[in-house]
Amino acid sequence: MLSLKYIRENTDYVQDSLTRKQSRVNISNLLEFDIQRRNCLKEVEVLRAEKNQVSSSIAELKKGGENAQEDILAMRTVSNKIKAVETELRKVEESIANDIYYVPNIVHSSVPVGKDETGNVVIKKWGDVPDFSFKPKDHLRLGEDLKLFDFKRSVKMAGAGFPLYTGLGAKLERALINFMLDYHVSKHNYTELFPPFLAHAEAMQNTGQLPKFKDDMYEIPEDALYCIPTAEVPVTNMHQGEIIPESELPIKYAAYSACFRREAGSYGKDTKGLIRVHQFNKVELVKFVHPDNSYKELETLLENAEAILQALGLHYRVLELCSGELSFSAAKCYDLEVWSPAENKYLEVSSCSNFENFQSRRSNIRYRNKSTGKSELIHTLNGSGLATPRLMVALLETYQQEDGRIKLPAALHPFMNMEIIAIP
RNA sequence: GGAGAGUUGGCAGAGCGGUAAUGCAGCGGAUUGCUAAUCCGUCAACCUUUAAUUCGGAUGCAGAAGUUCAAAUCUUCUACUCUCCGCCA
Repeated sequence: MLSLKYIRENTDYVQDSLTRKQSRVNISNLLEFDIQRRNCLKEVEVLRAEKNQVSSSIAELKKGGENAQEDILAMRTVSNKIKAVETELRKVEESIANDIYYVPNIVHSSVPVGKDETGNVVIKKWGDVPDFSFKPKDHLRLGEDLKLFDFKRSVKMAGAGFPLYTGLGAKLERALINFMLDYHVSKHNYTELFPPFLAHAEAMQNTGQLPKFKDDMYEIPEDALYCIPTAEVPVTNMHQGEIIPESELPIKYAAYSACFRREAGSYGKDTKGLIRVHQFNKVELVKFVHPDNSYKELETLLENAEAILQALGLHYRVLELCSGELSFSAAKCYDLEVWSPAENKYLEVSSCSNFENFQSRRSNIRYRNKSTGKSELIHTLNGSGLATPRLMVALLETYQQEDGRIKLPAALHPFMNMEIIAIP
C-alpha cells in the first residue's frame, strides 16, 4: 500500500499515476478522511495530555496521603470525553484502512503510458520463429499421441482446469522444475526455498492479493487459509516484520510452488489444454533489495528469467508493460512471452515486477541504513522463472519432429535421461 | 482433540494498578590515546510546530473489548509460539 502521508503530500502525482494506470480509485475520499483523522487526533491528544497531567497529580496526592476526590471526579468527565472522541477516531481510521488497501501502487516514470495491451512495448525478441516443413501439431494433439497428459480423467478428480500429467509428461514437468531451480541456484546465486502452499489472510494482504483479489483465490474457511496463487506470497512474507542488515542485501530466493487460481471471470477464454488452468507449477524468483538499486535489480531479474528460455532454445519476446496494463501492486513490469508455433502467437510465461516499497510497507520489511542508523523500507521484486504450463506448450510444439517425436533440447537431457520423447 | 506455559523496543530481559528498568547492538558526540577503552545523548510508527534531522504532545508491552480517576499490570475473548498426552501420514 501507499502511505497516507505520501498521498497527502503528493496528491497530484498520485492522481496522475492513477489515471495512467486506468484506475478509477477515488483518493479525494481518502484525503477527506485524513483531515477528519487529524482533527480527531488533535482533539483527543489535548484531552489525553490533560488526563496524564491530572492523573500524575492524583498519584502525587495519594502518595502524600492527601485527598484527591476532587480531581478524580473531574477526571471522570474527561475520560468519558476521551472515549467518545476515540470512538470517532477509530471509525475514521477504519474507513481509511478500508480505502487505502484498494489504492494501487504508483507507476514508475519510465513506464510507457497506454491504456491496454496495445500500449505495451516490445523491447526485445530473441531467437527465430521456428520454421516447419510440415504442419505442426498443437500441444493437445502431441500430448495425446505421446500420452503426456490426460485432461479427460483429471476431470474425475477435480474438474476442468486441473491438469493431470502422465508418464513422460509427468517426468518432463518435473524435469522442467528441477532444471529451472538448479539453474537459478547454481548460475544466478538464488537460495532455494520450498514454501508452504497455503497462507493466511495477513500474508495475502501483505503482498496485495487481498482484499482486491479475494474472488480469484481458493479459500479454506475452516482454517482461515488460502491456496497461494504464486510462491511470491509465502516467500515475500518470509521476512515480514524484520529489519535486515544492509550488508545482507540483496536477498534472492528461488522457490518452486504449485499455484492455484480460480480465474473467475475468464471462463470460456483459453480453455484449450494447458494454456489457462486452475493449478499449475511455477518457479518464482523473489528479491529483497536496497531501494537505491531496485531498478537495476529488476533488469537482472529479467535476465535471469530470460536465461531459462535461452537455455531451452525457445523463441520469445520481452514486453515492457504500459501503465494501463500494470498490475495492482507493481510500479514497473516486464512480461516474457514464449512463441507457440501451433497457436501461432506468443504466450506469457513470466512477469518481472518491481513493487518498490508497496509490499514492504504492508509487511513492514525494513533494512538498517548504515549511515543514518535508521530503519527504512526495502524494495521487493519478483518474477516467474518460469511458469511451466505454457513453457511446456512451447517446448513440445517447437521441438516436435515430422514423425511426431519430441527432440528435447540438450539442457533437459540430464533431467530426462533421454534425448527424444517417442510415441509409446 | 485434551492439558499446561508463554508473547514487552533491533536483540536479551525486568516490571504484576500510579504511567516501560537495565544490558548488548546501531547511530551521533565528547574524551583519552592506540591490536582499544570510558562517558553522554539518541534509538519504531503518529500529530503539531520549525529554517531544521528544532521544541512539544500523544501513542506504544501479541490483537480486541471491559473494570478504574489511572492498565504492561486486573477480567473476558481471539491469534500465534512452545511443552506434554492422544490420534494420524
